[in-house]
Amino acid sequence: MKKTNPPDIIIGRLPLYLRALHRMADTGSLVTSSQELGEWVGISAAQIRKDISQFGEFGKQGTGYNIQFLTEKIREILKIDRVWDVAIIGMGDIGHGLARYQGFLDRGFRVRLAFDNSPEKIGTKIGDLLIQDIAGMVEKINSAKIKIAMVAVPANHAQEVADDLAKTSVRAILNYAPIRINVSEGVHVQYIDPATHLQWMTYYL
Amino acid sequence: MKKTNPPDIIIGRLPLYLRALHRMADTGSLVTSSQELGEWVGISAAQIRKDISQFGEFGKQGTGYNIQFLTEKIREILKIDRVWDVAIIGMGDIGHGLARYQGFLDRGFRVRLAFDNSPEKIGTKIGDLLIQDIAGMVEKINSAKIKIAMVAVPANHAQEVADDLAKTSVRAILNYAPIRINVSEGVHVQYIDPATHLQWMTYYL
DNA sequence: TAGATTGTTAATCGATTAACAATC
DNA sequence: TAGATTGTTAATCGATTAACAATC
Repeated sequence: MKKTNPPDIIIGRLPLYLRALHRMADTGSLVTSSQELGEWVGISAAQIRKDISQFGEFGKQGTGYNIQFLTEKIREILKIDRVWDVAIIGMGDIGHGLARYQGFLDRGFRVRLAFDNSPEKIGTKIGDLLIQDIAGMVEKINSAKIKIAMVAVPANHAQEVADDLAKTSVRAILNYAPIRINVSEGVHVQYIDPATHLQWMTYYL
Repeated sequence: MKKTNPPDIIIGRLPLYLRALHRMADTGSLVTSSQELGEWVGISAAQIRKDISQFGEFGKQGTGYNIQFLTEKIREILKIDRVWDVAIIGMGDIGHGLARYQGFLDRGFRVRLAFDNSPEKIGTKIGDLLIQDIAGMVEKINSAKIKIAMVAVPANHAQEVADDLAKTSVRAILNYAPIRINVSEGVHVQYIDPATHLQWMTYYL
């Protein structure tokens, strides 16, 4: 039974469940339990059940969850039962790595556009992907109707890029620049910064 | 006044405060307030004050926080008032990107060792960094007494690498493989997986 | 039927926010 | 002194856990 909007923190756990379900399917399992799934992702069984029940009754008492069925449901909830086109802005080392990363396609994403401002890079290719002049970014993202961008430019250019993206169809930004960016209401931002993660762990060393 | 152990979630915010403080210092500011810092990182002023006060009385009523002093204190707390050597395991695209990433050094980290299992890569260099055979990893990490590793191998090898790292001095792992790894008590793991982050945001599209 | 496991409610725990005395 | 802002306490809010009736 659907309730009010599920909290953000639950949405954030769904991709982890999905990851575990994929691996379970790979081992040939057909069914799992909140107990088992919890062990795979390091979360209590009670929480797994509570999270999943936010979206419907996908399990069976006594039996557990059908892996394929639950996988499909979570993919629907997260809207990754389709392929999303993605643009990369900034083709330095990180951007390059993202462009070549093989892990996107089978998880719902395809890198469709890549931009940089360096004359040496513009016009070159990474696999099939052409690096284009960032000057034409707004127009090209709009005509491709792309909703997701990964920003991998230096920190001092990140806000500028974000401001340009505000003029496009982009509504989700994965920001690799180690700086917070301001975006308008309705645009979602996630941050990935290896140094920040490392600094978190040194506390415990 | 020191209290009981500060919760993990507070530790995780300290690197964000640090990032903002650095940028403030860049603009020439000498002093900030919980209000201003909060705006920079997107957190309430009350929470900023509460977080910081866990570790000492670093501010002055009526004035706020001295940026340089607070920066130093947070760096001490996080133990990044020194340089940590880091090893990269797996020199695919992600590993390459990490090895070349310029953002580590001024945030407390230096990439010291790199390993891969591919004969074509072993013996080649990235800048000054020699890619070494993963077969000798345990020994080399131990003799360099490295405490931090970044794992960028395919998902199906991540656990194996983690098991090998368990035989070394490594106590903190930043895992880029899209899979949860089991480690023994006292080893900390953080996960970075772009696809997981993207999947989180598609829910809101 | 007996055993297992869900979905859900109530209890607990922890984190965030609001408010304000202390004080620079 | 008056104004500003901290550090801290109390109140609120939200998330996690425990427990169990429902049911496959």
